[in-house]
Amino acid sequence: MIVSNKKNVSIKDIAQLSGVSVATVSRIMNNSGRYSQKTRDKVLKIIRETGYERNSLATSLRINKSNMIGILVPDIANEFYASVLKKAEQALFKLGYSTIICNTERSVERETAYYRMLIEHRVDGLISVSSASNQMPLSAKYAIPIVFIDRDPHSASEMIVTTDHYAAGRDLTRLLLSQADDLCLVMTKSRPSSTMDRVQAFKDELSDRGISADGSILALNTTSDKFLQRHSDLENFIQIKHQEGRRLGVFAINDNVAYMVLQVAKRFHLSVPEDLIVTGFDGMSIASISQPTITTIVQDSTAIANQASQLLVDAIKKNNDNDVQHGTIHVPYQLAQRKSTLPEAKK
Amino acid sequence: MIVSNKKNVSIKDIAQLSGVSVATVSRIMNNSGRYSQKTRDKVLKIIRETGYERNSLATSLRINKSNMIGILVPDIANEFYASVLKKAEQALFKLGYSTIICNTERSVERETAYYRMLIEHRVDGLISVSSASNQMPLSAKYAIPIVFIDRDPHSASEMIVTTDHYAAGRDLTRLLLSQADDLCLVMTKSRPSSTMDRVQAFKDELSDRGISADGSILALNTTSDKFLQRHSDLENFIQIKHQEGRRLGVFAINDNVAYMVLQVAKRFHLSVPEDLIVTGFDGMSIASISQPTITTIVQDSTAIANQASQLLVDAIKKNNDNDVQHGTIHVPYQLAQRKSTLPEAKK
DNA sequence: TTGAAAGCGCTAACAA
DNA sequence: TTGTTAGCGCTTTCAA
Repeated sequence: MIVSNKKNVSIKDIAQLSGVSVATVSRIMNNSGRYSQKTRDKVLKIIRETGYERNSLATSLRINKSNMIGILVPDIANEFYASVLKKAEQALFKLGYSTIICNTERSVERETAYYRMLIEHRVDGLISVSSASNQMPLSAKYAIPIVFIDRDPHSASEMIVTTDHYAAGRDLTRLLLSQADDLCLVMTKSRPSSTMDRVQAFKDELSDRGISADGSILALNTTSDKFLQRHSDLENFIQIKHQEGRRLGVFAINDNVAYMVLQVAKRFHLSVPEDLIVTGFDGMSIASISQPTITTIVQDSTAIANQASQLLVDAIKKNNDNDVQHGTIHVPYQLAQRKSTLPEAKK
Repeated sequence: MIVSNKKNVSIKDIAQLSGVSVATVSRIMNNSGRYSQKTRDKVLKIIRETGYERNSLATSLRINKSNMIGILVPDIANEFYASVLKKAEQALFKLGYSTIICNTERSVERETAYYRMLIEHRVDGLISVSSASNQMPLSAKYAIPIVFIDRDPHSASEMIVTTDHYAAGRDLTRLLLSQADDLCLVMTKSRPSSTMDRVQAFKDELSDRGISADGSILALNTTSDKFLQRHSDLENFIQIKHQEGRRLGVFAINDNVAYMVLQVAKRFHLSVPEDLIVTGFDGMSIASISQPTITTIVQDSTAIANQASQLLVDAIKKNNDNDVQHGTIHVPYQLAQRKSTLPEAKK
């Protein structure tokens, strides 16, 4: 089974064994021409026999290019991020890059440490998903290209790929308004830019109709894992509205929170969508599994990942900074109407 | 914002700017002593001013050690693997290693390509989760340590960390037998070793009691994503048993399949666990979200990841191959009894 | 079509 | 405590 557990064989060994110079071996490895078919065959044979594998550390050092991309992501175990990650890794692999994935857990310390590590490894570019450090620009200090996913623009030269959370939030709010007497928004304590955009959309839509959002935004003290905790604010809110005979429309900040709202409703024996309507956000599987299924915004993680990867690789390849595309790219989303809201939105 | 978008500053630049030799700078960077406090301060100041970052490509090349670990995983977007991945990455980062994650999609081609890539990048070790290539031993060709997660042993010298799928499968089958008149096992076409162990346990437990497993193993033509497809085999089976007035116990190969079985039961207006009982496997969130909740084996992904990481790093650090631990490590699991089986198992 | 040689950025003897 | 130097494995002129 063990072909050669001796020391690693290097290009020098190959050169020696096949009686040519290292330069020739290198040319053959890289298909850069300037060798005869005969030498090629001979060298390739030796390479096969010895099981030689190029040391890409040395190559990267020499050509000053690592063909590695770093991805900073808040949580690999989150379904949405995992899906973006998977697609990005696929796209980048096809484009000839390997991916180093870094789980930041929204900690600025970890993010900084990872950023350093990636720079030290001389990654050719970086994708930063929903960065924690809004103050730290992950600056172009080392002049490596960075593409952000889900981030508010801080300067005109940034490359950002994102769902239009604001527009989607508006859509959802409009839908809720058409079916409910009163609205509230339920969110968690975590405040990435995507969340803030959704909240702003909610407020603006209400305000456009002359409705005050005061007191109707509930921030839950929860992590998205703890579905079954008690949340007295939310419970009170729901009960009061029900007692007043008004149908409540709940704008949940994401699908997990929407599911949690559904659980609370069930505890009070309120039926959704008859007594209470709910929307989620993201289009995660819980929204199609839960009962009732949850009306939500389905983000296109594949498109997001592909766009970001392509943009990054383009930026890496262009040496002229003016050629690369800057600014925010909005990826289309879908409003999936399901059972947690009424079947037909009335106009 | 841009501190220095000029060419990268190297150790040579630092040496020059601070009026010492590169050796001194190197010693200071690595805290290897042999320098005065005064020089240290001076050099550190220059490093800070220039924003110098070590080129770890060069370091790795020189010391023949990359501090990088590769992880081959069948699917990042799968909840169980994602969770193992996350924990492993955390553990390895703490141990001073960066992680390159490779999504193999159970394709032997991709697995091979990634393996090569990782070798070329001179990773110090490898974690292979539920490998697709049972024939290819991912051999010790390059003498780098490999820890497998979820794999059947092929040789005594392998390091394997896994839940004891066989024992857990036995437990589940016993539980089902105590509550149902007839059993069946529902699986998909995918056949990793973990699946096969579960199936074997099911068969053995039946056989120990003199029951034949013939015809009671259904392999569904489905991916785990397509919950709502029709599966006539399964449907027939369920209907027939119900007409015969016998309570069926379904051993679903994992939680997703169990959920699917629940959907089928619902279509036939059969109630779980009264008319039909079901168990899952893995302990994924769907098993606690679905209605009814699903009795399942909860795998300890954290323990698996930690064990694997620790084992790998130990193997890397030991230069003497005899010092490292070999063989299979079974990580404890939990049988979570929930609503898809009867409240109390009768003896 | 081939080879000699310089050098990418770093570490580690060894000498001072 | 510091510096000189060789060399890790590779690519790439340049010359032959």
